Amino acid sequence: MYVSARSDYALRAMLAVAAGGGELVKAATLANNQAIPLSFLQGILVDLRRAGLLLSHRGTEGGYALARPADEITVGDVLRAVGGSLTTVRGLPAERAGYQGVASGLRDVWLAVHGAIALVVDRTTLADLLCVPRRPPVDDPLPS
Amino acid sequence: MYVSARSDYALRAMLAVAAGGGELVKAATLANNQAIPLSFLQGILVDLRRAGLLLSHRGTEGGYALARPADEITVGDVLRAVGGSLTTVRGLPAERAGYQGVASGLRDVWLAVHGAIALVVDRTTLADLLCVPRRPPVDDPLPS
DNA sequence: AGTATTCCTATTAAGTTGGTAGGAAGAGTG
DNA sequence: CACTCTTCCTACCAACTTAATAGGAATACT
Repeated sequence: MYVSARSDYALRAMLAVAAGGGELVKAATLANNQAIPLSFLQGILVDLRRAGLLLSHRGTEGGYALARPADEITVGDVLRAVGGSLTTVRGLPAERAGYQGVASGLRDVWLAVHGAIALVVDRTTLADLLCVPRRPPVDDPLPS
Repeated sequence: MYVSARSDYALRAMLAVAAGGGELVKAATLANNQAIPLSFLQGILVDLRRAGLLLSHRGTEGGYALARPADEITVGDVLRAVGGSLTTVRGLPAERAGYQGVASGLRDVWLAVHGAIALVVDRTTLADLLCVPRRPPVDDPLPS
């Protein structure tokens, strides 16, 4: 259960763009606003544009803007854009794991985990996260 | 949302030991039973033993056995034994992320994801997984 | 005592991820 | 057109994970 730096940076960048309120935001602004290495961020922004989540504009007054309203982009959309499948087991999507013998039951565990994660990230939009005091609609039941 | 090879192998090995029915199972048997590289598996088995989940015995008739009954070891126990914290963001545990500005809300998302995962893996025991036709007690609501 | 088998540990190679650097292409301005 | 700014793209380096190998330490049997 590892959230990669790419996924984390992508979400922070998307939130910073969303906070710009429709104006074009430059990559350099995002980088030092959220303490993200600029060159690394640029590769992530290309992924987000190719996934249809961001619009880009080159030139002197260039920058990035959301392709859809902030309440129509979910956390899951962003994660899938930069990481492929939402959950992967040893690099493969959870549904094609290929277990044999006594480990057959594991597949269902990963599918259940996948479903539980999807339930959270597909119901939380960028707009939800910009209203800070409100928490996402799942409480955390178990510690550690 | 990445399940490492280490975590996957650890669970498969624990299930194979549990299926041995109290008898000592050799590392080599586990390795070619579940198609795991032997030398890599040995390092994992050491972690599981140090975490108090496995007992080991050396010598001609040596091998590994569960330290507790299979219905008292959860999937979460195994994941924490080999991977430290259950969910990590950029290598750090989810609860110490350190977001600033517009990204503050992200912390709650990861905590919610962490809680949702824990709900699944801490309620599923090795004994549950050995009864194959039964599925873990969470249904998967959303595809992809 | 000796031997075979096994767990255990350290070292090394290959592959992926995180991060950096430089340049090519497009957009505006004079 | 020349110049500047910014996105976009490619190749490159460092660190970690995965994988494989070799040798040492402990146990059991003859």
